[in-house]
Amino acid sequence: MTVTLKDVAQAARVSVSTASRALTGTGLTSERTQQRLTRIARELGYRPNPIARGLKTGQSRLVALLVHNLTNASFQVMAEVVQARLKALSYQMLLCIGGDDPQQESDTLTTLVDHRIDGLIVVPTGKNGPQLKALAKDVPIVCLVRRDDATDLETVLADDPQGAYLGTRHLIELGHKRIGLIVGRQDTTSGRERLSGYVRALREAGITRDDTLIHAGHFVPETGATGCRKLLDLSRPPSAIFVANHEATLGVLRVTAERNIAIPDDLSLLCYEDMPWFEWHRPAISIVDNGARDLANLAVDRLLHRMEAKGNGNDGVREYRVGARLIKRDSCRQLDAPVSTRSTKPKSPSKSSAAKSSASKPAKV
Amino acid sequence: MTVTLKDVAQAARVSVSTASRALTGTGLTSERTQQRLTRIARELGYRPNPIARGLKTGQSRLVALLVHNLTNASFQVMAEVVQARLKALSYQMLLCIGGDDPQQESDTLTTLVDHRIDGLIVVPTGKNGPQLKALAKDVPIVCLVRRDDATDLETVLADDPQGAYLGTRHLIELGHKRIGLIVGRQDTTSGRERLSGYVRALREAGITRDDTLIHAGHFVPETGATGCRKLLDLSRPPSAIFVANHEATLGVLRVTAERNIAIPDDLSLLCYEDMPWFEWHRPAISIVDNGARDLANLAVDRLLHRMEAKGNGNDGVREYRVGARLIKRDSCRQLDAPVSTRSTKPKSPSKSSAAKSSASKPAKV
DNA sequence: CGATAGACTGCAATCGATTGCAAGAACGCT
DNA sequence: AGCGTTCTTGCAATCGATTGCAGTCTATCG
Repeated sequence: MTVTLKDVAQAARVSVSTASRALTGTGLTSERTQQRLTRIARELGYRPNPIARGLKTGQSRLVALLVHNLTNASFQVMAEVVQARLKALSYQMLLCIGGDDPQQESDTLTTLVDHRIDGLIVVPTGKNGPQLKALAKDVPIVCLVRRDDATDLETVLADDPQGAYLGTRHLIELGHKRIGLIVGRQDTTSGRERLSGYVRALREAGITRDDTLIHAGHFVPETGATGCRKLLDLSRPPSAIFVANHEATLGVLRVTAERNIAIPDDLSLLCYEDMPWFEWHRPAISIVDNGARDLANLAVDRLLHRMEAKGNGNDGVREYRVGARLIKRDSCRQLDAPVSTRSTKPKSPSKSSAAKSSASKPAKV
Repeated sequence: MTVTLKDVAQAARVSVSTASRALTGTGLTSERTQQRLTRIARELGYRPNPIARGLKTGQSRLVALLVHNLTNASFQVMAEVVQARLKALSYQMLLCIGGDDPQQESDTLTTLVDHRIDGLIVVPTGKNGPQLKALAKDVPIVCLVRRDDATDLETVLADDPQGAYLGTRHLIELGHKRIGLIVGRQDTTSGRERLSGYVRALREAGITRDDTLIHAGHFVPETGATGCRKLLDLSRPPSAIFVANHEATLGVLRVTAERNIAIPDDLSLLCYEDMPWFEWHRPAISIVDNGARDLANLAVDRLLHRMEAKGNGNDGVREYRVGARLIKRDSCRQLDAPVSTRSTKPKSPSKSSAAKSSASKPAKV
């Protein structure tokens, strides 16, 4: 059915080995035969069989990316970046979804290595350290976003301490003194690191840490809802909330909406990691960008480096940090300034009273 | 490095062929040797090499899913479903992102077939019909969500005419007579079909179609924004907008927010396809669910069927439709009923005047 | 007790490439 | 012309499995 190297060789009246050498461009064939074979191969529509080649060379030209899910916008971006980069090098990306579940991660890892992937970028659950460590002997691995403390794998991390610091400082500079923090579980690196950045910014500003303003929880929207309620119900509620647990954002938005809390007038809101709709939201939501695109690019760089180095790509560096940056939009307001009194333009066919509107206006003047 | 079948055979003092037969369970070996080999293989940690096996059997145990992007929530769901289903059958999913770009689609298809995938589920751009047709001779293919008219490939489609009909009828039943429609490009199947469903519902209700209420455009948020503005600026603006172009939803939401239009009090809003945050949004957004989960499951069913049938899985059926369904949440209101006057509970630390709130309250009583 | 079917097992070819080794061709040099 | 290089090319082994064919061994039957 399909054209094999043998067919090409026969058509050109040379041996398979010559054909192979000519087509792979080893420089071991004469200029003339090389061109002739290239032409014939093209005419016949020959396409090398990666499976056969892989059997011999031990390579598959497959690189896997194992993430927790595709719901998280960061992972989407990363997947697209990785796919684009790899494609340019004629690798195929194997995108796998591990669901942040150790068992599933373990199964997937096994399958992947069976398939003789040439490289792996993984967001580890942290529960399969030994396995990862063992696999790393066979295939280049780079960890992404999370570190697996049980291994000494090269890891590309977001600079969470800095990101949380930047965000918190931004709020402080806007005059906020009581800043609520909703953050991830404290048994994860990112959870701990973001808390530490928050604390550092407070300390630098001479604000004493108030633990009632801190809510840590699982990576689900409910965490945001309960955390937000808890914060709002305090006798002295915060004037700003920093949602440093990405998945919790939805919960926070819902609670503020339910309670008719105007953002940023009643409450400033700063979130961690972007979502595609954040800038379409009214008010557009300010964020700390963890640099998903940069993270992915760096991870690919490091992986390729290791793949080329064939087992000794140890440059000594074990951990890379990608800087976070603040993206100011409209959800945080200067605290000491009076509540904005810009002109509302109700030229829309608004039949309802002014008492309800579906969103506050942009905070920018 | 890794354990091969040969190693297992040697350890068991049998030939490779016997080892192979015992481990693959062909029933051609004695019970005893089979068990013995299974045990030894396990002890040695033997894992068959899919590449070598694939070379001989012509199978790769790789099934590809080619979608446009991962931003679309439907595609996310589909990817997760496909991955889960395939995994249970020990296939690996190759998730590829085509970007709705014909060139990229074409390249990707070539690569995939080179890798000897065992099956393919593809959301076609519609511009690579000939290629798809040719590939279909070598590998089972099922089209998903979109049809490629240049082929006669088996296709699993959402029932867009019905979905749009259901949605429109819902709005009509709520008393709406002027219903704006923001829909996709009319050179796509889904764009045309959704428009037709909308028109049918109007006709059935005896409402004459008003083309000024219809806005068709590209699959980007901007389409929603311009469409929404256009509709709102009409001398007789609609009382409800049906956003049947998924990507346009963000634009519509932004414009309504900017203009302080309360949903559903001032304007009812119905969208097509879910997004994870729709039910967290205030008001929770009613949608027509295209059944992404069902679509993906059916596509997998059909693909597996064809893969097993080995080239003659032609059951005569060429097109499958998966029913859409309406999910009522809080963004559509009964038109003739008075604007809701439920008690607002501003127990939140609202320092701002009542004139602004970040969202309207839930519409449900 | 010999013949024969049936159950296991092993040999060797095969899938489609890559690659070490050696033979043959072409060329330059003295 | 003779000899040694350098280029090209082909032969054959190899990667790690699967599988047709044939041979061995046991058991069963006449």
